[in-house]
Formats: sequence, structure tokens, C-alpha cells
Amino acid sequence: MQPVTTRAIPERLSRPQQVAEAIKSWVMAKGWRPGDRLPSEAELIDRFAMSKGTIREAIRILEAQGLVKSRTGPGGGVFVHQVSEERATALLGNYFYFEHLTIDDVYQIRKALEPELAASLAGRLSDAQLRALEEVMTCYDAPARSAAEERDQHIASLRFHALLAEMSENPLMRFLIRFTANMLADITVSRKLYTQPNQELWASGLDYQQRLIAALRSGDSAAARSILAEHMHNAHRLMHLQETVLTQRFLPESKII
Amino acid sequence: MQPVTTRAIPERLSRPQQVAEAIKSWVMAKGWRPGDRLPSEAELIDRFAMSKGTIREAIRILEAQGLVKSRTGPGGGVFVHQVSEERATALLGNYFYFEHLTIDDVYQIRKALEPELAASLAGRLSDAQLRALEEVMTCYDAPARSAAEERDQHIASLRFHALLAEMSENPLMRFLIRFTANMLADITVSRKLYTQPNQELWASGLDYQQRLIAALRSGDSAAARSILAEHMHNAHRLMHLQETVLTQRFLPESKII
DNA sequence: CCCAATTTGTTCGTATGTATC
DNA sequence: AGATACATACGAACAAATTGG
Repeated sequence: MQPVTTRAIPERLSRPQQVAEAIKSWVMAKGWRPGDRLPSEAELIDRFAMSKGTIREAIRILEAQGLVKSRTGPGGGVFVHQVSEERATALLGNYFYFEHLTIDDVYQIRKALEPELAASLAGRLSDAQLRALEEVMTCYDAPARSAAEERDQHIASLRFHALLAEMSENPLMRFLIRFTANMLADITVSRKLYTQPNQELWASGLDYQQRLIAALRSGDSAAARSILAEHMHNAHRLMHLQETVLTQRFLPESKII
Repeated sequence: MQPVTTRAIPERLSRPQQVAEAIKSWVMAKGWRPGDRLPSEAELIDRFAMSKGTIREAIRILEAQGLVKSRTGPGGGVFVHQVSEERATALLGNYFYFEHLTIDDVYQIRKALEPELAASLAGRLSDAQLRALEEVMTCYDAPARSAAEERDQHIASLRFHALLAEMSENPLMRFLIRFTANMLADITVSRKLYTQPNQELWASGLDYQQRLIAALRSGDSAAARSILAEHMHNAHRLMHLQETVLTQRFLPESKII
């Protein structure tokens, strides 16, 4: 038997990673905010006593995380950058490239969150906001007559929900609603050819947005909650009838509802 | 007046970013899975006709996103890697370093998700899983007598919820419950010195876990839902009494409940 | 234990591109 | 147009880590 040399944890970070972490702590400690400029490459090389290549790799790491952006030219350099919603969505999306999600998974979350969102917004929206919601609704006035039309309506519906989320003051709620909407928008409908669009089902949800906006305007949060809960139930059922499946792919950063 | 050359969008990607995206598409197209080896640095240099430095920066970008890992030595190379929950948590946490979250924000989500989680698990857990939950509960048998003890109980409670989430078959639910728990664990309790721990409040929630486990065992999902809803309400109220505040910092990848 | 092969990791000098003045 | 200040890119050499003989 050999005496096993227990290597505490072989999880040593590469030097660029160490430098990236160091810069991150530095930014935090100094309280630098988006727009502030980090020291130039040359200064970083001095301060960390690392070569240009290593420093550059460290900066790439931070850039990939969305924390900095760099510009060339005079007055250029590396700048602290607020992580964008797009970047955060893409990065989290990568996680679910491997942890496969089903339609049911996404709808379990939507069913829990969306009614709560609606309830929390009731009576708190301005006229301008309510009008903006009504604006997005226009493409709903008729039931879909083809699979393609139905899919378009679904996408439009997701946009409506994303807009609603945008009106929440809760950044986590905003992000999650929009993230799940993006996951659903990024699907392929592989419906059997003989399946007809289910008109009654959409008809039942046709006026839900009018009713929702009325509830939001009057401040009836219980009504808003139940209207959205009912709609989620219908939408989920419709996806099942369509035998919709989630595609597996890395979300491009650009694509956002 | 000069004829302005309208640069469509100055969002040109740097070459390492282009290479990183190309590799990502390549992995997707080839259907490579975690553990599969990418071509060696030398081969990538040939294939993309880029310098070593550029290729390495591209690999660093993918590594920062958690998509690949590289090892030195013979048999080494760059390998496709499943994005870990820790990495995903850290990356999403960066987003909320700038989009400040309040306790209320996090609890609005928890209040919506946790009862739904409990309901979905009722009647679906094995005896071993139920016993594991009972195991974690043990540190709850007495009300806290100091602020420190109360905080420890809170952390333990978060661990209980994380364990419960782990039993869900919904990867999105699993991630979100654990993410929010991590956000809450990463706080400082800045309580006024003269504030005493609120014993009645904890006492009211003392046996909630026993009742929850009973409901889970018997398959009573309505009961499970309402028990957890009630507990969330109490926990949220307690946090307010403690004047707890969320700290703003970049979450280290290691720290997971 | 040492040596050799393989692959990533790091350094440095130089040159190029880009934006500002 | 030219000078300046900055990031960006390249190439060759060397270092470190891992594996197998």
C-alpha cells in the first residue's frame, strides 16, 4: 500500500484566473462603478508583475463575464461595465444547455411567478404603462388560423409578459420572467401535420389581457393573480397539444424578447 | 458635410471572441459532450489561422463561461465541460451586483416558488429522502437565544430548503431555489444591539418542518403548499424585524449552501 | 528515480490597428 | 496630416505539468 499524498484540492487556479479574481476584488474594494477606468495594461503588468499575455487573458475572463469592456485608442482602456441582462441570460442559458429543461419545467416556474407579478403590479401602474400594455395586445384580436399564426401569437404573448415584467421594481422578478420567456421563445414547434390549431383554447384566453389590464388599473390584485393563473394554465395546455419541444442550443447573446 | 459612413453597429467582436463563438458553434454542431476533447492548441492555431495568444484568449473566454476546462501534460488538452451550478450561480450573481436586490425582492420569489416546490414533491419522495430531510432538521429543536444563534438557525433553514430543492426533477426549480438561498445566506445581519431575538416568531415556525415532512409523506400537496407559504411569511417578517440587509459583493464561486 | 515525450502555460520583443488631439 | 496613447496581434523561445517507459 502506498501512502497516498492527499492533495488538499487540485483546484488551483491558473494565473490569469488569479489575476482576474484579484482585479475583481480590487474593483469591489475601491467601489468602482460602471464607466470607471481600470489602470492601463502597462500599469497592470507592473502592479501584478505578470507578462502582457497573462494580463490580457485575465481581462478576457472578466470581459466574458460581462464585468468589463475595453476600448482601443487614446482615452481608451479597460472599463468597469454593468453586466447586461442579455449577457446574464446567455450565461445562465449555457447552464441549461446541459441541464435539459422541458416545457413542463419552465411552466412550473411561470405558473408560480407570473400570477405573483401581476398581483404585485395591481394599482401601481401609470396610465402610460397601461397604455403601453394595450399597445402590444393588438395582434390578438383574432384566433390563429394556422400553426404559424398560432406560433406568432405565442411569441407576441411572451413579449407582452416580458413588458409586464419590466414594470416590476423587483430586478430578480424582472430577470426571471424574461429569462423564462426567452427560453420558450427559443423553441421549435414540431407539431404533427394533421393537428389543427386549437381555436377554442385560444378563444378562452382571448380576452384575458383586457381583463388583466382592467384588474391592474382598478388595483384588484386578487383578480389580476387569478386571471394570469388561468392564462398560464391554458397556455401550458396548448403547448402540450402542440407537442412542442425545447431545442438544445447555446443561446446567442443578442436574442432577447 | 461629410458623407457619414454609417457603421451598422460598432459592436464588432474582438478576434478572440469570434474564435470563442466559432468553437462554441463547432461543439454544438458536432454534438460534443462533456469530457470530449477539443483539438489541441496547435491544431486550433492551424485551423483558425490565428496566433497562439489569440487562440488562448478564446479558450479563456470559454473557460470563464464554464464551458471548457484544460489540463496540461500528455493526454491533456481542452475538454468540453458541463457548466457547474456553482459557476452558473456566480455568473448570475455578478448580474445582481449591479442590479441591487432587497430582502423583499428575494422573498417575493421565494414565496412564489417554495410552496409550489413543496406541492410538487408531495407523495413523490422515498423514505431515504424523507429521512435525509429529518436529519437536517435536528438543529431546530430549541428557539435561538442570541442573534448569532438565530442567524445560524436561519442558515440551517436555508440548507434545508436547498436540500428539498435538490429533490425536485425540475432543473430550473432546483437552481432558482438554491440561488435565492445562496443570496440570502450571503448577508450581514446589522441588527440594533438592543434588539432581542424574537422567540415567539420562531416558535410559531418551530414545528413547520415536521408538519411539512408529514404532508410530503402522506402526499397531501395542498397542505405542503400552505405550510411552506406560512413559513415563508414568517421568515420574511423575521428578516424585517432584524433589519437585515443584503451585502453587495461578487459571489465567490466556491460558496454554495 | 529519472528521463523523455506531449501538451498547456508564460514571457518578451516587435509590429499593427484604432481613436483622439 | 501627423503625433500620441492605448489596445490588439504575432512569433519564437522557454517553463511547468503530467504521463509512461
